Amino acid sequence: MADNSTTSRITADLRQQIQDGTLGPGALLPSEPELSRTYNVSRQTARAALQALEREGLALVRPRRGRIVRSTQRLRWHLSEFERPDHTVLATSDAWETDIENQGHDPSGQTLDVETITPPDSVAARLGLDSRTDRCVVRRHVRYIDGKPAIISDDYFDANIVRGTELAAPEDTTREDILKEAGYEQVYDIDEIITRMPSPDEIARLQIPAGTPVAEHIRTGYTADNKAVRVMISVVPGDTLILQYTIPT
Amino acid sequence: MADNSTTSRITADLRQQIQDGTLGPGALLPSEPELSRTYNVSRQTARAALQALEREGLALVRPRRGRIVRSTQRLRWHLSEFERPDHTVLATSDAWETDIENQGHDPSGQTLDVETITPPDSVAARLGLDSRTDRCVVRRHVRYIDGKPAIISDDYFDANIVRGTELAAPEDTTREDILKEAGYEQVYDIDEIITRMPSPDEIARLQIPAGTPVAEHIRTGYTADNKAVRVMISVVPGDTLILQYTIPT
DNA sequence: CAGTGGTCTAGACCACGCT
DNA sequence: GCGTGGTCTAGACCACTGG
Repeated sequence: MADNSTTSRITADLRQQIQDGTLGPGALLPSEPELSRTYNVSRQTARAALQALEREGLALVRPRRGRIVRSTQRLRWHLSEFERPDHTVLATSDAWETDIENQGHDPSGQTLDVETITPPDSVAARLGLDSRTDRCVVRRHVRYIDGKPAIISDDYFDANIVRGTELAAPEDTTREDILKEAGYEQVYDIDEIITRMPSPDEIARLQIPAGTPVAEHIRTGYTADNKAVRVMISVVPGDTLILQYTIPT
Repeated sequence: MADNSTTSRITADLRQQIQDGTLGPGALLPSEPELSRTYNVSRQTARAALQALEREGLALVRPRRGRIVRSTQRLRWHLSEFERPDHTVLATSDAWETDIENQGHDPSGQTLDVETITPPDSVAARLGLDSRTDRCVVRRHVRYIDGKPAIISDDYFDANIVRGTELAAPEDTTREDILKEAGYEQVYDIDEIITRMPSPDEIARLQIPAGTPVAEHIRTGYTADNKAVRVMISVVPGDTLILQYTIPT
């Protein structure tokens, strides 16, 4: 367990200073040349020590300016609420905008892009489609917090079900009962949460700093006779959001 | 967005081969010297390209043997179930052992360690304790899958409530209603899921490979009058488990 | 014993932000 | 223009695994 490499000892020293508050959030870490002087090592070694902190999610690089200690503040995304015994009714699921506003931040700027495509395997499997012959409608959202892209959220439906409804049109809609009107009332969801590192594409789209994992949140909506009618796949950067569920015991 | 460094191009080539199946799970990647020859770069550059794949979670290093393509299989941890309309009753929450067994794996080997301590800030805040004057009982579990440590799970209770009960004793217990008998019946939970990189300590305890983020799952149990009586903090490696919730819409 | 990854050095050149 | 991080080279020695 004990790693006695020079790099690890430097990293441990800096980690200690971050955790005991000597270096608070936003504080500038020693530069690569400075570290290499104080520890009498090559610049590559100093650099490796600093990059280890980035990979741990403790530091952030500001190119050509230095590295700073990362903040640990996160907002909450409420994915399931119910009426508590004291009659405090909380926001219903999926209320992204009010959720962010209630926490004092700006959720405006959501983008929407609607397409009819061949379903990816992960979607075909959940919706019970054939990825060779069937088609699905995907509504791609990018949601923002304070003007910066915060989460990717893609909504998939069987093309045969939503054809001709508002869901197949490239306009935003706030109506919740479109699927119900089409004869597919959704009564429960299964949520799957996968923790992984982002792909290069996701890093670019979400402007994710190094050392930031993501949660892939897959919500599949079912009707009373257990037919899956909706799959929503979200990619949530781990450094900005906490997923929250309120559930009866 | 386009990164034209030599390292990135090599990484992209290998990533492509992994994603299109040329290099399947378990396949051996080119060694550092081999890559440096085929691309005519220094060994450090080849090494950087391979380490980038590790950080993306696509590759795994077997020291002194080479790097292999990582498998993407994960088991499920069912954190919330309810009776579906078709009367399929699924396992109740927290049934870790049956959950793993039902997926064809071995959950045996759980360890338990009980202590009375000063609560960490995160626990004190949720239980409404004072981290200077109050005490809490912590039941620390390490749970295993197929003989390997799979998750850390620490259960915290107000020491004043559980004093004298089985929960304060260092024995395993399967009884669910101990808190209820003490006058604190739990009726709902709030689950928080934080996605982050593991600490060096967690890496050691869970034997986590590089490029593996974790989910920190915090379940706080409340009574009907909204008093928090239990906090369970779990650290879940992202490469082995999917968190799953079944919830009414 | 050949090959692997683990670590480290001592240079080099570049692009860009800041004052 | 100085200092920063970004990238790359060409060596070196080590510990350990495998056939």
